Order: sequence, then C-alpha cells, then structure tokens
Amino acid sequence: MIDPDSDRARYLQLADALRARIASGELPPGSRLPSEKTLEQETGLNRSTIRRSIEVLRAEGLIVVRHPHGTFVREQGEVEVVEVASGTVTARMPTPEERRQLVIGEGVPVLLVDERIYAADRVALRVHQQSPTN
Amino acid sequence: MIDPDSDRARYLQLADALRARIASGELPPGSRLPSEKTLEQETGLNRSTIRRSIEVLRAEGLIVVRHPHGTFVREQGEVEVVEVASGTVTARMPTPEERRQLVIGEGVPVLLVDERIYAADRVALRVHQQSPTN
DNA sequence: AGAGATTTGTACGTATGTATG
DNA sequence: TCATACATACGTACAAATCTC
Repeated sequence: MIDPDSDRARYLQLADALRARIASGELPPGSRLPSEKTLEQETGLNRSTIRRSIEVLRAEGLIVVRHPHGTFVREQGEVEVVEVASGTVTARMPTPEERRQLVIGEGVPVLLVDERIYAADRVALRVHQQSPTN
Repeated sequence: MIDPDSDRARYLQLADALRARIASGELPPGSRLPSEKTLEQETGLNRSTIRRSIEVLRAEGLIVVRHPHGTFVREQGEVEVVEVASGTVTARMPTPEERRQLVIGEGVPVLLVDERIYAADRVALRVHQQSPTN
C-alpha cells in the first residue's frame, strides 16, 4: 500500500489512503481508525510517521483523537441555522482561547459575522433575500 | 522561558511563547521566526519538539513555512469582498484537492456559499440588507 | 484495590534528503 | 562548493488515561 520509493512522502501516502477509506464510507463517521500499533504493522511504517499522517487528517478536521480511546472519524452533529440579514462574514482558525471557550475541536474553523463568532461545525448561516421561503 | 517541569507540554509552552511574540507585534507580519536551530539553542529543546510547536502555529494559520527560507508570520493580503444576497454560508477546512486548485495555505479555511467556494484569507462576504436585482 | 493491557501523548536522539543562496 | 534551513523517517523511552480482570 505504501511505496517507500515514491516521490510522495510516506506519511502523505498513508494520509491519502486513510482519507480515501473515510471518503468511500469504509470508515464511516464515528468509526474508529486502526490503532497506531495496528497501522505500524499494516504499513511497516514507524509510529512517528503514522502519527504525522494522523496529524494531517486532524488538521483537515476529518478525525478526532480521544486519548486513550482511539482515533475516530468525525461525526457531524446538529447544525444550528443562524439567520443573517446583513453584515460581513469571514472565517479563520480559532485562537486557543476561542477553542477553549467555545469548545471547538481541532481542524474546525470559526465563522465571524461582524462581532459574533460561531464554531463552523455547529452553525450554518442563512442569508435571506427578503423573506425566507418557508 | 520553557519550564520542563511544568504540567503544560514543552511544545505547547513554546507555541504559546511564539504566539505571544506575534500578537505583541515583536514578530510582525512578514517577519521571520528564529530558525529551528536557533530555537533549539535558545530553548534547550530538541528539534523535534521545536517542530511540533511550529506545526501548532501552522495549523492555526498564524505562520507560513517556506522551505528552506524559514518560517514567517503570515501576512494578510488583499481581501476581495463578495456580495451575497441569499444562500447558506458555511466554513470548513479545504480538502487537499481544494488546497491545490485554489492555492490555499495551511491553516486557512474555506467559505462555502451554496456551491461556491472561497479561500477565507482572500475573501470576505458582504451580506446585504436589501438585495440588488440579481 | 491492584495488576496488567491497550492506546495515545510527550520528548529525546540520529541520519539523511531537499532546496536555496 | 559550501553553508543554511526545513523535510522526512527511522528509533527509543517513558508518561497518562482508560479499561478489564
């Protein structure tokens, strides 16, 4: 599965492989990835290299690591819809303080609506034209 | 500066220290951080540990690494304002493909407006009160 | 309560490669 | 050619948190 002679770094190859297994549904949301030890055995890679792959997927917001339970495919929870009539909307990664205060997982950006801030995995913004078509 | 006996992990202590130096303006946008070797000497930490700190700041979108020039405080470039009359706005980290196609740096999320996608460090959304005739 | 197994977290060391100036 | 600086990848050891017996 991993080609040590490839131009592509091994940790990226493994990240690609795991990402593909998630995207395909083989590893559905909530499911646990193989443990680091298992991945070592399956791939022949060093544990440090395995962990770098995991870091990549964490930064992408694809997985969450729960110590010492394992590494899990992120589940999408309830999304609150916030109505926005006017303002400026931007997004960025949260500061550590914002991460703490709003309890934001790794790899999850924040949505900024003027002065308001929302965790992007729990809030979607609804921009109306005139009246919502409900 | 780094307390090896602290409960807080050393790589997080260093990340905190560098983040503070950036926030204070001591390391302004565009400036180069000390090299890994310099940080090793200054902190007494192992290079691997130094690099973990750097990774933290990269994931936060605070810095960019240009191999082999150095590590630099991210500069905010021109921000295009995109007018949005209606739709649903969300944000998430980009996929690797999106990163390539849109040339998005590390630690930069994307803004999704229905089917449209924008790099969050180059685009801000302007939501109208009364929409123009689309 | 205790022991042991499992799994991730932290931190060190070492070697070599890649890219730029 | 040489020096600098980041990148990759291996290895080792121990710690922390949780679960099971």
